[in-house]
Amino acid sequence: MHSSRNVPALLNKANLRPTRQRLALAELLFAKGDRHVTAEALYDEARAAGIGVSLATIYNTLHQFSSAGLLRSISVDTSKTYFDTNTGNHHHFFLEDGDEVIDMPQGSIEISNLPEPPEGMEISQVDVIVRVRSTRK
Amino acid sequence: MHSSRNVPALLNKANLRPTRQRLALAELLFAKGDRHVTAEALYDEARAAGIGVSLATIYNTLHQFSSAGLLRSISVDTSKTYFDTNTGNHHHFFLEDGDEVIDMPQGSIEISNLPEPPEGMEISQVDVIVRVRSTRK
DNA sequence: ATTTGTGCAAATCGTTTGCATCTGA
DNA sequence: TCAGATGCAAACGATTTGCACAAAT
Repeated sequence: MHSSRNVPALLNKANLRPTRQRLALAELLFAKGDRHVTAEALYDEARAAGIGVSLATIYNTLHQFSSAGLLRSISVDTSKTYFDTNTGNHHHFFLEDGDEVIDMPQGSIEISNLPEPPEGMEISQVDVIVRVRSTRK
Repeated sequence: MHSSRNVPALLNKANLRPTRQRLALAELLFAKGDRHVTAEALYDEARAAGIGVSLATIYNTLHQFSSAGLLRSISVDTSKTYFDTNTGNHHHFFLEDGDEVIDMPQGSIEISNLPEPPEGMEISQVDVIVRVRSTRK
């Protein structure tokens, strides 16, 4: 998807100054394949990696990256927002037990017979969330 | 769906004492067809109807009704939880502009090619949310 | 009499905001 | 230089919780 090299180019394209924080966060986010992070989790990870960054900046950055199309935000749970580094067209499993979000392989779901949106409305996105839980109760 | 008469029977079946508040709230919720309410909205409605009830009780009641299968909760938006009086198998439109949730007619969406859930997991629910916005920007 | 529900206010928790200070172009 | 970014702490808003009091069985 987004290669971890040319992070500066990504930021440029998004009209975001390549600041120390943004560079480091983009590196963290896009280096290791597809991920689903919360603000708090990214914050902890950044601090653990020795990146000096505040939580407010984490939030700013996640939102800026989302607006720029580098991330996609997911609401599975009212309690926190997840940010997905995979911006392609795909859907999710949500593990109710551990509050974990997992990508479904792209193309694995087929939706048909989608009704027309209400008058004067257009579809901006279709989200499918398959909630799963452990078989043993 | 749930008829507005025999509300006491509903509560009985759910093992919930038919208190003044629960009776009144059930009446409000199930009297006028399918609805999607937030706690705050139901609270305002109840007070407007002269029902003495606290916000804490609204939350308790909504959760108890959900556990009992009388309501279904929907997370479209990280900011608030919606409770749907239609507990049947159906999906939703979410109007991004007004933060409104609308039922899609049951059977109007067909999902096929659903992947197997991860090892040791079973599907508890499939949620489809079609986000729509006004055509004119 | 005992159990269950209710109301209030305080506490939580993720997220946002205001504002003074820094930093990259 | 100076618009844009960051950090801190305070503010927020939805939801939860603790606990004393009230109501249902």
